Amino acid sequence: MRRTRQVTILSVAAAAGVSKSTVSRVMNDTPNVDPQIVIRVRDAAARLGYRPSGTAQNLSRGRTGIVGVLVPDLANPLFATILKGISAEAELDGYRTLVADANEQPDAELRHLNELARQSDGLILCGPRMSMPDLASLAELDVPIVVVNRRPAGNLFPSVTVDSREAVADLCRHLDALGHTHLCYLSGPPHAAADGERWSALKSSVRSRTKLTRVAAGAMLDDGHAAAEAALATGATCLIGFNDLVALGAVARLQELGITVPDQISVAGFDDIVYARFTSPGLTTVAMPMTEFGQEAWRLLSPYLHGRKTRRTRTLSATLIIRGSTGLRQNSGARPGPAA
Amino acid sequence: MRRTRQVTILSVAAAAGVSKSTVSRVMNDTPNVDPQIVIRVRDAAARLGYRPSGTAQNLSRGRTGIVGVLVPDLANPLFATILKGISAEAELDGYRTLVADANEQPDAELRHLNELARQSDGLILCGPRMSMPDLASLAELDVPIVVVNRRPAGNLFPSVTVDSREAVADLCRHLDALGHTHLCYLSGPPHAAADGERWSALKSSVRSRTKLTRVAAGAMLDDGHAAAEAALATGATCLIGFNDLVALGAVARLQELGITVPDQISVAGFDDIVYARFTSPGLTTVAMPMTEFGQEAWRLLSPYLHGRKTRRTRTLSATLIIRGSTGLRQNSGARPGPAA
DNA sequence: GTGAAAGCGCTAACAT
DNA sequence: ATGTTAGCGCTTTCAC
Repeated sequence: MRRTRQVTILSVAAAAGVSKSTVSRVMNDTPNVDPQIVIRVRDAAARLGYRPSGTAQNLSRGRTGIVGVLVPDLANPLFATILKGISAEAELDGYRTLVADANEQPDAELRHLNELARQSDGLILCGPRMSMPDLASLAELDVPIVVVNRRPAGNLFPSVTVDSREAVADLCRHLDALGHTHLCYLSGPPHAAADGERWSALKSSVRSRTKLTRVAAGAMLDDGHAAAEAALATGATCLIGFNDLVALGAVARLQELGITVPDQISVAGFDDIVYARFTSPGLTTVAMPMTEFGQEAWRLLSPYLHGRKTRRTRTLSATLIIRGSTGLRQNSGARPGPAA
Repeated sequence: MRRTRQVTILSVAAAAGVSKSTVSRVMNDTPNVDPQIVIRVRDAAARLGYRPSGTAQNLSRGRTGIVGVLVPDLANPLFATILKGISAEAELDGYRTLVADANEQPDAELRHLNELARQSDGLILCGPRMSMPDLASLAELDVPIVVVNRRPAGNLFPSVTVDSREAVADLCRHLDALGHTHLCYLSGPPHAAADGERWSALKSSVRSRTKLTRVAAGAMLDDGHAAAEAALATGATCLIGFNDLVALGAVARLQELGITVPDQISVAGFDDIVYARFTSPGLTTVAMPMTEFGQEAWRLLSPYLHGRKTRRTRTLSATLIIRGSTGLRQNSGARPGPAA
């Protein structure tokens, strides 16, 4: 039933000639313990190689010091970075992160969260793809929950979201100034809330003379790569990816087709993942405040964990970053040319 | 001391008119329980919204179902991907991953591991940067440990490593055939075991007529970006990054300087992160079997968790992937030209 | 097939 | 300042 005989607090107590409580006090740096005894206990503990059982502490203390984090895809640098931010911030407060990667499968999320909830003091959901009813059902878990990057969740749980509208408007102005009057949006996973937001931000920002179409893509490099040709076929002079991965995937495909960016066609994305800056041309993108996401998420969750009420929403803002992938509209539409 | 009154197994037992034991049996799908009772219990549990306390189960069962994973940097897609692999594989066995990001600080690792160990059944260290003595000291934690991507650890703990020598030899042959006789290695973090391995693999693979120099870089995009000029100054006709991030960072810097890759200078990397394929030119690289890393790590750890002995080492092999970033050596050395 | 009772290893009143 | 005692919420023998 149990594994190898452990060094329990009791053995240390015996070895040091004191009671369990005293050992516990020493191990937890409780003040008002005889310095002599502290030494004796520390000594015994070290000699025996005593390491308190986290599990037992958890049960006794009624908390685990663990926060569960759900992400749609760890391989997406956006989420890896947000996770990194959360983990860094949580660590400062002595918490650790238990991660679950839903693999972009909305159905898997609920299952994961149920599991996570049983081991953690609180939950942070990053860009959850699950349905609103499912999301709402999480209230029953009776655990502090914070949602990152899914706006409509704001009414249900404290959440940190981003307002991209201003930045998208900037993007549209930028493209308009470059002469682009036909934009094609490479849309994201249907269940990603960000997809709807970005699309409607675009719709409400484009000039009336500008044509805006959309082509289904996804959330990953391959999705953009695969969707590029269809997007090209719309005759658009600028492609806008659901996120940077999609945009970069599209750029790669365009280059394979011998179409140069931005000379023959412009491309823009969302997120500003680190690669956006380092590819060539650099990717024009609507930057998400990734590090802040993690920080703010923790700031929202942290008081909540200690039973205190917390503000329900924190809205960050996105910013347009102009790089080389968007340029003057060429006269004719882009057409495959000789390989680059 | 405790938080909101919980629905315990006792309340369910009362509501269903049975004993705790029976409820426990039902919740754990133990056979030999009266179907009638199963229903009654399930009902009561659902009605009360009973969710067994993971912590209590952990203590009672003597296991947590958690495996601690240490990575040097979550923002590095190599580690994010390895983590994803581990997490996927572990999940199949009902385990979850508790992550710790050491932020490329070797000193932080030990502290993290001590913490992780108290909450988990086993530990997986990804490319640990800590010193060998520190690594050795982990044996005292008395917890199953598997090390990924740090060769010399093979004697201490079961580990999954990669043998890059063959692939590096391929790379050297490839570069030699292209006429490169002066290579410059942009080295990684001093404490990364992979750095030493890659450097010595290069040293032992280059033709005698080939000059091999090294310039300090690091593990991230910025490091490569920053080191590019120094590397250029060595007069090398091919830059080899410690990893793909460094290589891509260097490419970005070169392009800023108006130097085209591979026309004026070639660049290669290690890992084959997903961006290596999608940048232009595609990056020639020594590909690590990333997904396999995670799988094999789990395969090594899993039996270990159940008390069974496990084989000590699994060596995967790297493979050379040739893409557009390496080309024929140009006549003169690369020099900054007009911006691309 | 079901219940009673003894833990799992620790913390935290409470008493001294 | 230290020891005693009663849990934390579950699992698991061991009787019935």
